[in-house]
Amino acid sequence: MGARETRQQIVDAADRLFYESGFEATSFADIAKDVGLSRGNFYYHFKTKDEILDAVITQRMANTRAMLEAWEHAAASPTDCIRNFVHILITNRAKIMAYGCPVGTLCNELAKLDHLAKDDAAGLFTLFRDWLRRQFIRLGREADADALALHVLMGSQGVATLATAFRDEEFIRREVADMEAWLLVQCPVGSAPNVH
Amino acid sequence: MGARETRQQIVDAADRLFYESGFEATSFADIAKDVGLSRGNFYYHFKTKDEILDAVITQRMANTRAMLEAWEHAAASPTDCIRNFVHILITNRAKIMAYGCPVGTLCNELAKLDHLAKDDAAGLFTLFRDWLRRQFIRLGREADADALALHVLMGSQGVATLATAFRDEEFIRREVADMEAWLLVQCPVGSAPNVH
DNA sequence: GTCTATATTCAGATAGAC
DNA sequence: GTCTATCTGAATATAGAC
Repeated sequence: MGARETRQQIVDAADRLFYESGFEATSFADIAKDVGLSRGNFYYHFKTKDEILDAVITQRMANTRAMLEAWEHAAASPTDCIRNFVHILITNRAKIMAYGCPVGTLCNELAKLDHLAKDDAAGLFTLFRDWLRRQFIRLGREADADALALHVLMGSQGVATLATAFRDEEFIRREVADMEAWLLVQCPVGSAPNVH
Repeated sequence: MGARETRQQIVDAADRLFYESGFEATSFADIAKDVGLSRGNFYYHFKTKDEILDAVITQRMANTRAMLEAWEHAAASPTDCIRNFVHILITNRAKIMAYGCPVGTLCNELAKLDHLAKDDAAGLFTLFRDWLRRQFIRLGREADADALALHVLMGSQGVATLATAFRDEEFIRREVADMEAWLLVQCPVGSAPNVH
């Protein structure tokens, strides 16, 4: 197998394991075993655990960017865009109830480790934040678009954390419905740009 | 020093270190060093790391219960009680921006580890949930008191996670103000039956 | 009840054969 | 590019002296 493919497999396995077990709790051996690689060979591809983390974050950044762009091109309106975002909570409910939000839990763990990459991980949030802000601007909310974006992000994080703790699917659905109702109040369909 | 006091010091140190560095990342040596104890002596008090975790959670449960009771007795109204809860975000902003919410981050970590104590940790959330629900019932919102309680908890968790990622104090203050405004809309002063 | 010394396991990391 | 063998250090954990 080529180095390119092996490297990719390592990053995919690390991405999954970091999410499901956490960064600290995942060992080189765990990743190597998952890929079917010897520990020795592992070091041909990555010298340190932090290098793998960087690769995982870089890949998540690229994937997230692509997903957000696709949403923006597919959705009929900015409101639909934001709705799509909020709906990840329902689509991914099983994983969220088991492991939490991939971004929020990584940021929290790296913050506690005071890890060099903690701000890189927070960059994933920034992608969502900027994208959401853009949607609110398109809805005519230039004045507080960033605050609204952070508010939506905040909701997603709160839901994810409590969903993990209580493993309550009904709670997720209720809060998502609540956010959708909130969204319509913020930016009523057909109304003129709604400056606050 | 008596065994009682030494044990207490161990639990206090573990509590702090689990919060600031995470459960996995904290070693016996870290705790022993913090207390000024040899690693060998450590095992006289606790046989396993999980035993320390249990002790930490038990202590947090007791402390939380005491704090909530004190709030309930000191506050003039249920609304003030809930406001007190929301205000922890501002009071503890420095620690939250550095390490997140002590409860949320512990639950998230234990969920990823699929740790036996993960439901015990979630019990800390249940304490807040039940207490908040009681306040909403006192405000005459029997029908949806639990949903309202979870909604307030959700806000606190969302704010904590984003505050850690972005280390933005203004964001915390803005969202706390938002929650206080929401609270007044939910239970207007003087309009709701105020059963003490 | 606290210490030192030590066993054991496993993590991250390297060297060198194939 | 992948392997085996190995090193180093740190972690959990135990034994036994004081």
